[in-house]
Amino acid sequence: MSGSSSNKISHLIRVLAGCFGEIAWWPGYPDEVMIGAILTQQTRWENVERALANLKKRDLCSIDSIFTSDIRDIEDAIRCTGFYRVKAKRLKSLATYVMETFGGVERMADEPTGQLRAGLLNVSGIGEETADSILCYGLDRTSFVVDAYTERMIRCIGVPEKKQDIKALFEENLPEDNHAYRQVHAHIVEYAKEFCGKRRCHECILVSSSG
DNA sequence: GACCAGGTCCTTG
DNA sequence: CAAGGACATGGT
Repeated sequence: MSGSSSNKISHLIRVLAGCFGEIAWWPGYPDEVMIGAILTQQTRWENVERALANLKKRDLCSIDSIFTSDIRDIEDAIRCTGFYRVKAKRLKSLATYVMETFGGVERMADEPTGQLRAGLLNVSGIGEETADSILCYGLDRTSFVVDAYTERMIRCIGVPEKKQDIKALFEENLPEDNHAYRQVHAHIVEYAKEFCGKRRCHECILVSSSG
């Protein structure tokens, strides 16, 4: 059962790599990625980019400035991402956690990934996806991101495991390499956006797992 | 106008 | 523990 799912996952990883090759996805300096990870919750990326530009214009696109600035200013800058009041609070919570626990983003480098993840999950407004996005794309860690697209994708190829087990399934089939983690997740999103509808998958060319 | 978007939290049954 | 609602703007 789990073995068959594991085969499907490893097959998926290979096929998608062949389809897309190297793609640049979610570039940015750590602070920007951490902020974007919260802004993108239930929101299209294009709107997040606008908000990030607004924040940069006002010198608010850093954990340090989020920590010290007026929450009203943050709300104004991120309004275009929706849920702007909760998100402003979440950004404040994240910044408070980082500044009060470590004293700055750079200081998080010494912390083991597992402990960092636990710490992030403890921040109000940061769940599994946001935590893993911050770890993988912001802090160069091997923590696989399972988002809505990933879940759709794996349903398309007939993997029944629950969302929480999907993460482990991917990590078992990946080398301990941040670049590989980023690429695979990026490939999945690019594929799923196009072919995996919310209800059903339109082009499941990836179903075969017997190899 | 209806429906959806790279979630998370809180409240109910 | 699962299901449902709230949070809100912007695009199709």
